[in-house]
Amino acid sequence: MSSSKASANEKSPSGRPYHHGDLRRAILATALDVIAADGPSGLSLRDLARRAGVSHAAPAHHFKDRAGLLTAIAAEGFGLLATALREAADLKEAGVRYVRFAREHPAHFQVMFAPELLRTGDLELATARALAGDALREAVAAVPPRGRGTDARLAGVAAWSLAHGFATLLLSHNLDDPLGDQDPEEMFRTMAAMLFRHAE
Amino acid sequence: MSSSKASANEKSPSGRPYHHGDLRRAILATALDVIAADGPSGLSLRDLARRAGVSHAAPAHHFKDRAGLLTAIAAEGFGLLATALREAADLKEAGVRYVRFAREHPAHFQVMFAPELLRTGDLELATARALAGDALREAVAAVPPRGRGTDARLAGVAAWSLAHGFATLLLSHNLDDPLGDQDPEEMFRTMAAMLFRHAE
DNA sequence: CGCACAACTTGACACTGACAAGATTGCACG
DNA sequence: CGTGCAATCTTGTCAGTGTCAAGTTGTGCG
Repeated sequence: MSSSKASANEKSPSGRPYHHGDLRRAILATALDVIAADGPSGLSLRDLARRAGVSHAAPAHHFKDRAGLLTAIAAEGFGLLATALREAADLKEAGVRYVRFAREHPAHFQVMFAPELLRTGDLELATARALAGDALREAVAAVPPRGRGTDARLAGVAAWSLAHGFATLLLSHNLDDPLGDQDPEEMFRTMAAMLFRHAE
Repeated sequence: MSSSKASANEKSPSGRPYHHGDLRRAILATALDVIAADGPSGLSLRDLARRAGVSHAAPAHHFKDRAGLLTAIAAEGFGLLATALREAADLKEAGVRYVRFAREHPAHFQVMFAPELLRTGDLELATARALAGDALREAVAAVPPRGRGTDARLAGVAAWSLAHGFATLLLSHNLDDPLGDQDPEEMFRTMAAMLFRHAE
């Protein structure tokens, strides 16, 4: 019965490598679902293994640790965020994309900013994070410096704080009431227009 | 020595700590230290029991669950935040106090906004949260409505997002570089002044 | 063809949260 | 002045978890 299991595993009946195909991707995908639903604390390597139909220690082979898995997710997230930010025309649009990223990839977003769950020294993570940081700074630098005395660093932190706070409160369901049925991105756009009026 | 400690415990004449003196408070205090150091995921009821010198199941008697303990912390946090916000003169000052609260009570702050770790239905939590919400809305309402078309709800969400994002990024060590040795509260004040210039 | 290596399994250990059932202790109340 | 009583804490246990070590199994590559 165990031999039939391999073929019973849907999708590609023939070409699929025997062991599992690509466990790494399967585990990552399931992990994202679980985190989006129950947060990082609801994640269990053994549960992921169970859902993938492999033995309990299989995940550890791809990601060493629980921290390793989360680090991989965070790195992937920073990569996705970097490309999303790069496509933005101006700073306000970058903010909108930041918020959109958080909504479309809530699991990535949560993990990216939970350093105590990550291997902060990880190289892949560090480079991905640096990439996203560059994209952010680039977006900030694009806005022409208004009145002297304003410093790009300050404006950058302000813009980041606004977008990050909005996204975080959104994900933790703290804006459900004030939003009503309004579109979050639209609301953020209005907010940004209000606050950065003279900065654009 | 231990007998005097029991009497030193204020408040209600009836329900009160007996054996340990004040286990509930001791556990809460230690829990805050642990969370501030390692995040909520680093928290273990058994470890808390060990540090308090009691048996492994003792904490469960005061806080039913792990979620119960965290819920108590969150409720306490919302209470502290509410009083901190009430003391603020204007909206900008409320923001500064929000940031200060996050820095002075990092454990509370983290737990307050991690709903998946909490018993969200808890009554004590709900009332404390409502209290803090009122304080926030009050601070927002205090700023005179400028140009027509601006809506207090929007300004409130904007102010909250800015303060919350700044505080969150601060605690997750994402502003270490841009800050340098600058005082976070001072930087926030500058940011708020810049963004809310015409709103004050 | 065969062999080394990556992918996975099996087994074990220490740790955790949760529950149940008992022991201790000081307070209320007769 | 007891004596019941309930709050507090202990002991014991169970299922679940992360992690390590050692085996097994296919697969691709020389």
